[in-house]
Amino acid sequence: MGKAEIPPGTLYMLILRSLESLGPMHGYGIALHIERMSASVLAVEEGSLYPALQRMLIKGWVKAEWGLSENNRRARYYRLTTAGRRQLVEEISEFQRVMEAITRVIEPASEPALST
Amino acid sequence: MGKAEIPPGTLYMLILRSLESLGPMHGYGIALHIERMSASVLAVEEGSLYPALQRMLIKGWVKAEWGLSENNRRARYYRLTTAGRRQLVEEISEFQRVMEAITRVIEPASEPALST
DNA sequence: TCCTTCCAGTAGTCTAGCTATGGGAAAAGC
DNA sequence: GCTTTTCCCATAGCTAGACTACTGGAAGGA
Repeated sequence: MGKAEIPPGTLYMLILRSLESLGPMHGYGIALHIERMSASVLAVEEGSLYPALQRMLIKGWVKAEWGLSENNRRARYYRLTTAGRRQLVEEISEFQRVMEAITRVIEPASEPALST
Repeated sequence: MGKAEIPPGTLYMLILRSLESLGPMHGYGIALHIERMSASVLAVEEGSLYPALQRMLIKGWVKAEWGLSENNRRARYYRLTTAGRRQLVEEISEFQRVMEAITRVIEPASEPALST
């Protein structure tokens, strides 16, 4: 059923938003959260998630710290920075702007196109 | 103002939908239509549009035919095929499915996350 | 004659998500 | 005790597809 793919350009937003909800969390927990909140429509592959987190560290949107998970495992906890929160607000706003624009293009219910 | 970018993965859908509205149309007309319907939020670059149309020809979603534009210029008119219409329905449906999923992740209004 | 508008296309770059792979440690099953 | 599963991290290499920058040409008006 669910192909469960992440549309390019939305992963940062999903991760940032998850961290805002969850507080400091490790990668695995972020992925679980996204999958659960989306009712399994979205599935974040590890090969997408960890590189994205690395880039986000470099961009300064998150900070990382090693710790122990609730399951007593070594885990790297990511925490939103101020820049990360700012980025999240921007991304959501831009996302909604573009989605509304796309909707305006595809929505004008299929007039049968009588032309010709 | 408008960065006017096309989210990767949505261009086919926008083109297919434009052709459904307009009937057979040349590339330039498709681009204008998308820009107008989106109130200039979306701008399709020629370097994105024409390669996409080529790929759509190969996939069999459109057929092309040379003709004369309303401005008396040589133009290549693209027409939806049956497969193209089927594809459009699928793309819109999948798009909405994924957008709803993303909304479920980002929407749960920012509870202040009192945690620490 | 020049400039703008209209129209088509290609080459090469880059972002970023994916597959595939390789760890390793804790808990649970046998 | 041994094995399997679950949890957790990370990288290398591939690929789709949108972008910039460019070439090219004809119509029509200034």
